[in-house]
Amino acid sequence: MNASIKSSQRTLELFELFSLEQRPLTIKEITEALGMPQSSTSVLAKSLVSLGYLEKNEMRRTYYPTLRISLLGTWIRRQHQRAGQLPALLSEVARVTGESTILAMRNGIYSQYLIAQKGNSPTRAQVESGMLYPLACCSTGWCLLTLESKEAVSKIVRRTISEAKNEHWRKSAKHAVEQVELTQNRGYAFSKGETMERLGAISILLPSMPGAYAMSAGCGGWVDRVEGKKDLILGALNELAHSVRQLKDQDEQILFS
Amino acid sequence: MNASIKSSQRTLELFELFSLEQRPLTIKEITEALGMPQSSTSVLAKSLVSLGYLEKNEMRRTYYPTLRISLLGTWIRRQHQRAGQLPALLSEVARVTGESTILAMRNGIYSQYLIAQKGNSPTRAQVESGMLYPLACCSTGWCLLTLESKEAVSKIVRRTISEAKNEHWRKSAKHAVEQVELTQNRGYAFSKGETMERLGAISILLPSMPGAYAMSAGCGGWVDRVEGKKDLILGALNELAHSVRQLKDQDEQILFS
DNA sequence: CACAATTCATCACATATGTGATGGATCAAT
DNA sequence: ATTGATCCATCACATATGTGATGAATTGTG
Repeated sequence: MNASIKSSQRTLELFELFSLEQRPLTIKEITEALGMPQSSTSVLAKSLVSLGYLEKNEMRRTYYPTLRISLLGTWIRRQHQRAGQLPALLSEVARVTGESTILAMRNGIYSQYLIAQKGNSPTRAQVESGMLYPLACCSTGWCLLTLESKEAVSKIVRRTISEAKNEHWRKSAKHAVEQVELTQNRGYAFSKGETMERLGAISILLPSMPGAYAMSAGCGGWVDRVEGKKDLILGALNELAHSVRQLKDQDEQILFS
Repeated sequence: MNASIKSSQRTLELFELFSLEQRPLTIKEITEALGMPQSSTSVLAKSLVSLGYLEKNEMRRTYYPTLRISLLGTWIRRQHQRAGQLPALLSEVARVTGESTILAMRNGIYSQYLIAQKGNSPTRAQVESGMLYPLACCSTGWCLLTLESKEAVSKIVRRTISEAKNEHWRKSAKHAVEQVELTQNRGYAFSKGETMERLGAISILLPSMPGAYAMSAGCGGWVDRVEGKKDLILGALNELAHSVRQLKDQDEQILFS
């Protein structure tokens, strides 16, 4: 997509990896997990040690983040919402439904996964935090697009058609406007193969605070299985939305008390 | 010597700046705060937006971190809480003294709380991790300032006086230089109302490894109560420092064995 | 204790990024 | 609306960083 600064990206990817593994890692492990050359990993890790963000255990040759990184993002939870609880709530949806569950936000013309919890049922769906699918081509995206004007949606659809990486998305995007309208009317989105063939997902928009960016939650896997579980999934997602709403209300009370 | 990767460093500095300001920032504000060229800031911010770590408000031309950054470091405190030694050691100080105990590091002209353990005794003090008080206006800050040159301290004091959010801190900052000297001489800092009225705290500098960032530990509550417990608190803090020193030594022994 | 297999730090050239200059976009004031 | 002042995105060359190859350090094995 857009040009991004490689070492900046890798720095963040490295800390995301640690947040995934939550244990000391060797250069080799980082190298393999992030798919970058070993020499680059060595240099990056060394730099982060000298900046005080990573600690090196010379004996075991492992690296581990220092407490310092906790300052980067801890505050935002209190500010925005209780992000620490969201993963647990998503896991609950994944557990109840058996399907992969994600939290997504808009990024440009894409829907980007913030948190992903894999379900028990097998899929080939790519669900990892940071992944991007066009807003126009996935159920989480349609939810987010209900917040936009018709003109804005059209514009996004047009950009998607001209920029999409594959023919499948280009084709899906052509039906996006009606999908967004449908989502608007019935309160949830249901994709059936538009994102990836044979995969489907149901999504809803999550309540968001004024000024904060919108997020949607989705749940899905093989489309036929999802169709059979429709009511179960919708129920779980609505419960999630309800819990999030409660968290927001708590935050607002705290804010003004 | 300290070869560090520039864009990696800047990325982290940028998020630390947000953790300091905790509000949307413009390119210009970031440029000035971090002392980097405006064109570089633009490119970095754009890259971080495309990576999903920053959100741009096109209307106001401001940037703000997304929830995604909270995923980078939120887990590590929970981890330390369970397995790490520092939180346990701090809890011990809080238990023995009955007062709130914190671990702090420098962030800009502020002392920021890495870990906070509440004491049993009641206070109105705000002690939560991520919170900020001016270096010049709190005992943890005075400890950290003993590491700086007189010129650097004066500069920080001047900035604090001009930027402080309230009159109380502006007033406190005027006595910061002598407090830092006092701290230097007697080996501990003792604030008596400078941070918040009627509250006081005793702090000491923790031993740090070469290259690692400096941290100080503080313990306090209502100032008259703290004055009464001065020896108890100092004893507990010194024991903490001793334990930390031992941890470090262990690491170094491992290093050279 | 020697040998083989891993793992990692370092170097030097290929590539990516930083940045001064520029002008377009937006804002504030009349 | 018009002007002048800010603010910021972009470009092209200067600088910083990435990376394959290498061998040193460490670990595993008998």
